[in-house]
Amino acid sequence: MNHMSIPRVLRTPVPVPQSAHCPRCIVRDACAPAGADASGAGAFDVLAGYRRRLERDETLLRRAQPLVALYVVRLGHLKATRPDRHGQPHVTAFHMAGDLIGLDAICAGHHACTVVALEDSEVCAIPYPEFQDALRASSQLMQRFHCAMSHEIVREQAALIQANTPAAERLAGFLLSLSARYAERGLSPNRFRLHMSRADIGNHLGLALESVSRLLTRFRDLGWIELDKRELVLRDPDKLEALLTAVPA
Amino acid sequence: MNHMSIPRVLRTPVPVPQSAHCPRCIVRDACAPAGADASGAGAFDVLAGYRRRLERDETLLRRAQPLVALYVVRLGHLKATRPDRHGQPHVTAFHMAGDLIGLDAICAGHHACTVVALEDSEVCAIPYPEFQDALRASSQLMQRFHCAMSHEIVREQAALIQANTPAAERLAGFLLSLSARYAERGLSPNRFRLHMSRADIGNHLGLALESVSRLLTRFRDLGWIELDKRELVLRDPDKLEALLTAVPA
DNA sequence: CGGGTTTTTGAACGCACTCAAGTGAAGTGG
DNA sequence: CCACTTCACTTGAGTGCGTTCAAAAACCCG
Repeated sequence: MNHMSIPRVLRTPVPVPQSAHCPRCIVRDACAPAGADASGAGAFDVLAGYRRRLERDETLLRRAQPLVALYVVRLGHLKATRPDRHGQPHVTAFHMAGDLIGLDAICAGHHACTVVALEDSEVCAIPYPEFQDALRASSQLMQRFHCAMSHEIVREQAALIQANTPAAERLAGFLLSLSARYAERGLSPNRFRLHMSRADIGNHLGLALESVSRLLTRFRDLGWIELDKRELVLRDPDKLEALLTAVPA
Repeated sequence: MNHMSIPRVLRTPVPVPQSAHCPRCIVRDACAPAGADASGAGAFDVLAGYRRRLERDETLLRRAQPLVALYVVRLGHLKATRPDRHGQPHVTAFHMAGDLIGLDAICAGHHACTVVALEDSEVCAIPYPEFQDALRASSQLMQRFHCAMSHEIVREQAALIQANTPAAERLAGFLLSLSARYAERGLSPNRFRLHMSRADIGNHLGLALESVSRLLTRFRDLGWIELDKRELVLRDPDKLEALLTAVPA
């Protein structure tokens, strides 16, 4: 295999301190510090030994760039966008700690999305050729990888199904999915920050930003949420949930 | 690995004659007859040696069924549906020859979608445990598989982006995507049959079936298409394409 | 031919959009 | 430190697109 295409910066391992989110990471025990207890480690002991810090608004990768590495978010939040038929960017996903970025690039060999940091963030880079080697070496890693891709497919199916529901359901679903993702990470499911703008939320959900604003206000007036700028408290998640499953008259 | 969970019927290889669409199949040279020229073949020489015929409206697999095998469509057309939050089925995909079915089941170990034949059809079953063995044995197959999953992700992203465009653009995009898929298979891109009902199209695109009907009539009146029942002729695909990329005033 | 399904066509409504104005907070420079 | 700018968000009013409701027409299959 040819590793020559990997930028030099990626090929210089740096110490990667354990993170609270490493247990969710797909390469968790193929990563140097995480598997450090096993002295010798495996063939891929420094698989994720490459970090990258990003400032707010900094671009992790641009659409059409060749696939060099997959990324796992260590810290912070990012958004992925893809241009629509008119060239206007559409927010395809919001990424948080533990998320795997770059799966859409495997197919064509170059990235379909542009990924930008919503706040100061940090990612682990997993050089793709070495990742492929590691997949061959470890059935467990391969299974986890296939699971991750499959999960992404299922998640996007669900998003597609939600895409044509009433605006209130869509927004409630979005808030609850964020809540669930924070819960998975051991964070509070009922109190978190919306790191993205109303415009980003609207764009992602296919709503005008004014609609997002109006709906958040409505949820607040109903006592279902508390909202101060971007700080959110889910005061009555069940009401939001009920909105999704309520019979349509 | 445990093959005991595979129904006996799947474990009985039957001759699978070559099909025009085999070259698109992900397991093409891991399949018995396709690789038959190499006498001995590999460790997975009968990987896809299991067929299943389906009559119109027959169910290939149901949601929540455990993942036993992936399927490749040999012949015919199928639709995949998934219930929305209210239990109403939503058409997530239409499948045709060469398509791989079941990727959404890998994650949870059971299928997320119910798949039904739209006409008399035939699929090859690929027992999943043996498929995993084959992936380990062949880097080429593994790469093709990852490409297929990635492609699915990219395709669903594109569908999500289209989900909030005007109805006419959505329908035009749908017709053109069918056209492109037939072209990939060496069939006419300008003349094909809509194997699904208007209701299925509408459900898939998030439109009322009346809207689909009205738009098809409009396209016909504009001279962009010919339509007789479900037989479609794209008379002016460029006009449909222009609809997608036209600047919004 | 007759019953049921699929498709077409018409009319009126309602949701979410656009347009527009205004508020508020954060950042910048004198 | 305070005017000024800028950006994000909120709120209001009116409109248009795709919906629902309704009915008729066309088609399929026995």
